[in-house]
Amino acid sequence: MHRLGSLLSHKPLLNPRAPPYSLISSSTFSYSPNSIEIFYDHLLKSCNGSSSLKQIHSALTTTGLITTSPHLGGQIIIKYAKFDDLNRARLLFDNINVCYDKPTSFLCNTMIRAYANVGQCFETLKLYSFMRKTGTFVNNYTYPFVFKACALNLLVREGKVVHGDALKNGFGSDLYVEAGLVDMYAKCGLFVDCRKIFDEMSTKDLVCWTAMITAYEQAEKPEEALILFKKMQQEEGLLADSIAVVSVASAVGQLGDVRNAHTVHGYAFRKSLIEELCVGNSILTMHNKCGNTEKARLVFDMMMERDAISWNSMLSGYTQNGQATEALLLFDEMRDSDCQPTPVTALIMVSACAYLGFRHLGRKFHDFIVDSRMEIDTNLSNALMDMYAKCGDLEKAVDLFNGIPPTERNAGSWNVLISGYGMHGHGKEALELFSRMQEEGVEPNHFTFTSILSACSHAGLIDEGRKCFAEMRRLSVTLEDKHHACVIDMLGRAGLFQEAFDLIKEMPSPPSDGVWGALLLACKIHGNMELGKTAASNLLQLEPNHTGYYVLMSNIYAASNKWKEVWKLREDMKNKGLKKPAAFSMIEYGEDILGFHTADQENPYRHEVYKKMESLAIEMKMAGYVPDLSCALHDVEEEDKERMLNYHSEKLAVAFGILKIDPGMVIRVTKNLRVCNDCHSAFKYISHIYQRKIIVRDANRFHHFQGGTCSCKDYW
DNA sequence: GTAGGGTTAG
Repeated sequence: MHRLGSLLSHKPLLNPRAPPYSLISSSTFSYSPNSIEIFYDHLLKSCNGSSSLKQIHSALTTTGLITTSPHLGGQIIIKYAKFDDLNRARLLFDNINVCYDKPTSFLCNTMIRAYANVGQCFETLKLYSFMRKTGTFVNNYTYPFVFKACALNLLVREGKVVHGDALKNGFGSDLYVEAGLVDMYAKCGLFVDCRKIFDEMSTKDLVCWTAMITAYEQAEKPEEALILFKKMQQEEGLLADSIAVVSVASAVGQLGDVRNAHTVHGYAFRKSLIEELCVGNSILTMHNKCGNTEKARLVFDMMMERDAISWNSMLSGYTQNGQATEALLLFDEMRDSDCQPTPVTALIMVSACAYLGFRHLGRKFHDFIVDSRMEIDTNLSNALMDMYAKCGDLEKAVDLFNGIPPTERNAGSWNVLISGYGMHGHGKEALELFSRMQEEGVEPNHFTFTSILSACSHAGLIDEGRKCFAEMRRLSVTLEDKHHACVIDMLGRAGLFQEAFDLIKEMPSPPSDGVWGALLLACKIHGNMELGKTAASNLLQLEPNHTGYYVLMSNIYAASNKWKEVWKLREDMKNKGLKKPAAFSMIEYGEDILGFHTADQENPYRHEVYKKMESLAIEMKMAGYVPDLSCALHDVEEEDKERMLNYHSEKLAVAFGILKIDPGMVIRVTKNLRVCNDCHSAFKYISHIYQRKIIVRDANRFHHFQGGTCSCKDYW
């Protein structure tokens, strides 16, 4: 930063090789080509490869035109830049300059543009400084390039100095210069400066409006972006082009606004803008962000051409919307396509494995990344760590963390490891890491606090959790809803209902469904029907179509034998067309994953597994297990309830593990919903009787059963 | 002969 800043102090800089005569005066040069120039100009226009460009360059050098015709010299510089050969472009630029006592504005602008377009801010500013020192006329073409380079590198101090220069030189009200300034200040996060320039502009065109709209969208203020967009249409009568559509689609996606998504899609379709790759990409991303993967897939399938962004966007859409297996299928299609996976693809696929808990597949993706020599940056490392932690291999996650050089670890790296320890029930270790993170000067963010509070809840570290929450208040950390939800979850699971409810009442903004949901879960665990009703009535107002909350409340009623209420809730669900999600458990069997759910007639192992589960129930009872009949949710005889408990999907999966998996091996099960209290207690007995290690993952929490105990403290 | 606004992962 300092080195760049010093470039703007105006030291005299003279070209020692410059001849003492002037061929052309740079600022007054006006162009009128002769026939040879026109010939070469045509040649250059049709040149589309670097080897033919080099031939033209050499011909121009032989004829001497390269130095006498700044037009052709400039065109060659532009072409070299287009072919990413900045070094050659610069060499030519310097060679031409040697012939004059002062460079031309045109050539300098062309060279600055080349640097700015690839974000080489250092060289851009150096050249800008060079122009000023050599007295080369800095014009309305120069400033937008310099602002762009500053914007890309967030060099606000340097940008402000150049802004001052532009004002002094009378370019303060040039449309292009102002648009560049709006964009630069927006990208550097200086909203006040940005908006001031925008508001004071005498004329604004579509580009300026789009720059300002994008500024809001990028700052995650999508509502304001859309307000401005409406204003642009209504007050100025400007019509959105493809770039404006991309920006607006992104804002709509952030809001998850399905109705506006429909409108934007329709507009892009009517104007045929959707045929453009970038517009197609932004529309499909928008639908994915609105949770509508079907519509997104329709756009994806209709696209005339697709790039890595199209594929990555669709893959991440599936992963983010809980359709990770669809992502796995689509990935195979991608490999058969013209578009090959990028590091972003790898990151998405690793996250898909993390979500599904597919350990072996996750490892295969890791091997794939290494074998294809993809660049593994910190974000990809973090995703890999997260995958290993979520697939039950915390040690591997720790290894990866230790492998990242300390200077390259970002807050995300620490967060992933902290949440990894937390989800495996190692609350103390998570807290230690939190201290270490701060000692090493890494600022905790809202994710960190969520992970810590969740770790305390899972490990039953109530005092530590309280302390952490108090510390957050002391430090004036912005308390988000999810932080409250974690604390309510922690207090609720510990049965501290008064404290939990007091906290809800103290909340500055109305509690979200996450907060009431945490309370409702606690009510279910402890059979607190009264508070459960309060929580449920709030929830049904906030999220009237969330199946999970109906199920939790009906569980509470069922546990107290209030069958009338249970049936009433079921009726409500039926009338709304809501279905209880089917419980589903998966077990790792060799390199395969086997699925189990109750009453599965297709499962080839069903007979032996049911039989094993019945004998396991007898063995467990002999060891002291008492079935928790409150977990059986049907209004049937006690004996039937007991039998139904035995058919819970997680019990079937574990029974399969006892039958089929070698005694020395860990039994690894993942359940889509929370493990029920009775299964949790049963697995403790099974781990003791058979001396097996059983690891069960539910809703991103792990339960390690060994020798009759579980690592977690959140089941009572 | 040169210009300003844009999409994917976390």
